[in-house]
Formats: sequence, C-alpha cells, structure tokens
Amino acid sequence: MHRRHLVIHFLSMETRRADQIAVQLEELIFDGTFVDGQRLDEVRLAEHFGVSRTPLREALQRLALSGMVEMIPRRGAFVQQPGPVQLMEMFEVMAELEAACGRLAAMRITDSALGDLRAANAKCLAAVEARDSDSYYAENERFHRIIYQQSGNGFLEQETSKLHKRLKPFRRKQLRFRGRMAQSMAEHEAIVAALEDGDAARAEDTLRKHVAVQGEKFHILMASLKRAAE
Amino acid sequence: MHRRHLVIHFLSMETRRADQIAVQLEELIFDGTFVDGQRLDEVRLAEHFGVSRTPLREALQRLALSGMVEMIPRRGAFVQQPGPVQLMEMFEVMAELEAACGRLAAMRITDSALGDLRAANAKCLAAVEARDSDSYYAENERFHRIIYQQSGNGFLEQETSKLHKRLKPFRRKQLRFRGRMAQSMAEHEAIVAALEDGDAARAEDTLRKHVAVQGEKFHILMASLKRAAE
DNA sequence: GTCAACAATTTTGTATACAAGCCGGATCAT
DNA sequence: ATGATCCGGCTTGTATACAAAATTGTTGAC
Repeated sequence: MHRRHLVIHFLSMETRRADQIAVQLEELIFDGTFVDGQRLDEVRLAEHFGVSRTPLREALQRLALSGMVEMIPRRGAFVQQPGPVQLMEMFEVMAELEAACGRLAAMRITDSALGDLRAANAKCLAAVEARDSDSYYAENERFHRIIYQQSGNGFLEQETSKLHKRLKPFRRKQLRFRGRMAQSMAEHEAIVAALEDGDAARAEDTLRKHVAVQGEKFHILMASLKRAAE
Repeated sequence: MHRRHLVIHFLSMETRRADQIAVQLEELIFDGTFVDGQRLDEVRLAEHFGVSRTPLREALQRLALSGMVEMIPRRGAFVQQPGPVQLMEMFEVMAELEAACGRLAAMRITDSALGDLRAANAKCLAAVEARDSDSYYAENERFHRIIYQQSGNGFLEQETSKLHKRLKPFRRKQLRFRGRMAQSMAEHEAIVAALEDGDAARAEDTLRKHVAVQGEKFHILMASLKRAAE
C-alpha cells in the first residue's frame, strides 16, 4: 500500500495537471504571495497557469480539504492562514503526535535506526557550530522523520508528517531565538537516550516537551510582534 | 471560526450538489454497497445521481482525500477499505489521540462537562442493563465526544472526531464480545474519576487502554474470522 | 495453440458553454 | 438626503464537448 501510494504520487506529478497546480498553489500560499483572506480568482489563476477552470477548481478543492483554503459556496475560495489560536492548537497536537511516535518507537525502534538518529544528530550539531541554520533545519527534520517512521505505525507516520509539513513555515520563524538551537540539541540527546533505553514514558515526555516548547516560543514571538505593532 | 464552518457546511448541504453526493457516496461505501477494490464508474454514478460527471468527480476527489477512495491517474477511482494492518494502525492512533484528549481534558475540563459525562455514563449503564446496544452505542459516542471537546483544543477535537467517524463501522463489530459492554462501563468510570481528580497521567492511561482494547478485540475477531474461513 | 501487435472502444482528463446566484450601482420613494 | 429595491455584470456551479490514454478484443504470425 505504501509503495502504491508512492506510485500514485509519482504518476500524478507527471500526468495530472490539477495535482501540479495544487502543489504550486500550496507554495504560493506558503511563501506569502497570497495573503490571508485573499480571494483566489478562478479565471485569473486559470489563465496564469495556462489551464481551464476545471483542473484549477480541483486543485482549490484539494487545498480546501487540507485546510489552507476556505471555499464558501457561491462566493469563492479564500486563503485561510491559521490564526494565533489555531496555530497554538496545532502545535499542541503536533507535540502529542510526536510524543505518541516516541512512545511507540521506544518499543519498536531498530538498532540501525538508532544509528541513523545519532548520525542525524551529529550533523545537526555540526550545523549548529557552523551557524548553518539551513543545514540544521534539514537534519532536524530528518531526525524527527526517523522517529515518525520508527513508530512502526504507517498511519501515524502519515498523519504526523502531514501536520509537520503544514507547520513548517511557522516552525522556521522560532528557530532564531537565541540559544534555541543549542537547547534543542540537548533535547535531541535526551530523546535518543530514552529511545535507546526503550523507556517509552521518558521518550514520550521528552518529545512532547521538545515540540511543545516550539509552540511556546512561537507564542512569545507572536506576542512580541503584536506588542511592537501597537 | 467554528460558527463559520457550520454555516459553510449548512449552505453546502443546500447549494452544492457535489457535497451531497460526497456524503451519499460515503454512506454507500460505509454500508458495504460498494465492496473493497471496486471501481467507481463515473458515468454510471453520474447518471445514478442524475448529475454530470463534473460534480461527481469533485465528490470522488473529496473521498479520495479522506482515504476512502483511491484515485489512480488515468485509471479510475477504487473503493479502498482499510485492511487488517491499516485498521490496527488506525485503532492505535485513535488510542493515542483519545489519550491526548484525556490528558488535556484532565487539566481543562469544566464542572458542568463532568456532570455531562456522568449523565452520559448513567444512560450508558441503563442501556447495558436494558440490553439496548443501539442506545449504548449512541451514549458511548456522546461520552467520548465530550472528552474530545473538553480537551480545549478545537483542532485536536476535529482530528479526533474525523478518525472516530472513519472507524465507526469497524468499532461496532467488536461490541458484541461477551462482557465487553460491562467492562467498558467500568473503564468509563475510571476515566471519569481520573478526570475529576485532574490526574492527567491517569486520564491519559485509562483512555489509551480503553480504546486500545477495542483494537485488540477487533484483532481477535479478525483472526477468528480468518481461521473460520480456512 | 499461443503470443504479440494493432485497432476499436471505453474511460479519464481538460476545455468550453450554459445556468444560476451574488455584488454593486442606479433609480425611486419617503 | 437617505434608504430600499431592482437591474446588470460578474463569478461560481454544472453540463456538455473534445482530446488523450488505457483497456480490450481481434487478427496475424510463429
């Protein structure tokens, strides 16, 4: 089933115009080209992508179901960025999902995956010392994805990955906090240790806090931005 | 935002044909009219619903994104019932999500919600004694939904509800285990007690086990069915 | 008899055409 | 002058038409 899904995705990239458009639209919303609340005009977008309204509507509906766009019947499609409250909620769920992954992974993780985790962590550390935030970000993601996968639950891995992707643009912003990368590294070490010991409760706890703190930092960031605006 | 969503849903029920069809198709897949792996012919379904292919395709895509249908480019749409493995995975995630709801609810639940829980539980008990499995089922669902809601996290509530709904047709099957309803009732009591005490860890644990056991019972059921078939 | 290649048919994906509802401006009444 | 109402343009939702690809059946060769 996994393989089949990959094949679908692969084919769809090549064959169905609607899918390509969905991906591109997603990018345009992520990078802020379309601001929150903006109406997405079907005909304008259709001619922009050089297609008719039919595949474009399909792409919009896909985004609507993933929550990035709100489709109001007979009114149109509007960009829907999560507000501060919803964002905090999503971070909280992210923390719970990762905690669940960690709990299960503690019981199921393979030795080779533990090695991969340590390798990713080492590269992470190197990136921190090199002040290479892009590289840090990439390795950090690899670290977490290994844990999702080692939960041994494909469905959980899928759901967690989905939310991870959705939170990506927001997570990035809080990385710049002073000392955050170093602290994060220490937390990674603790997580690996817990997994190595097969200590489910500790893996769950450390992971939950590790992710939850991102949400809190983000909260602080939002508050400071809001204060600055007043 | 909640209200806005409700309005959308309400309007869509009236105005957009595609949405109604999506709901009806969902029903047809749930109740087994369309068996697993069956190809869903667009033209046949279109004329069955008395619409053109356009809204029908939109409905299919919606089901595809919710995972009930698999759309293979240039090949068609096929019913995709979760297999035993994926089902177990989904039950496991359900257990983790409900555990998360319980953990958060233990810290946030209101007194009136605690009262609602006890009320639902009482009706549950009455249903058990009356051997009224339908009523038991309804009140059981109410019980769990209250906990989702009392997590105080709208996003978590939404995601948990989504999976709950998806697992509904499978959960039902394992209710008939001898003594399961009584055991389930005892577990409910323990859950309420944990929530009442504001004991997050206990609420998390009891809820996880309460849901996980459903998956296990289901597993046993599947195994026995498989054995009977051989 | 079996396998392969090709053609015909079916089916999906996309474009265009049509219908129906919403938005804004103009007109009219108070 | 202000408010409501109605009409026209514009946008969405749906139907139909067309193009491309896949499946199936047939034919031919080995």
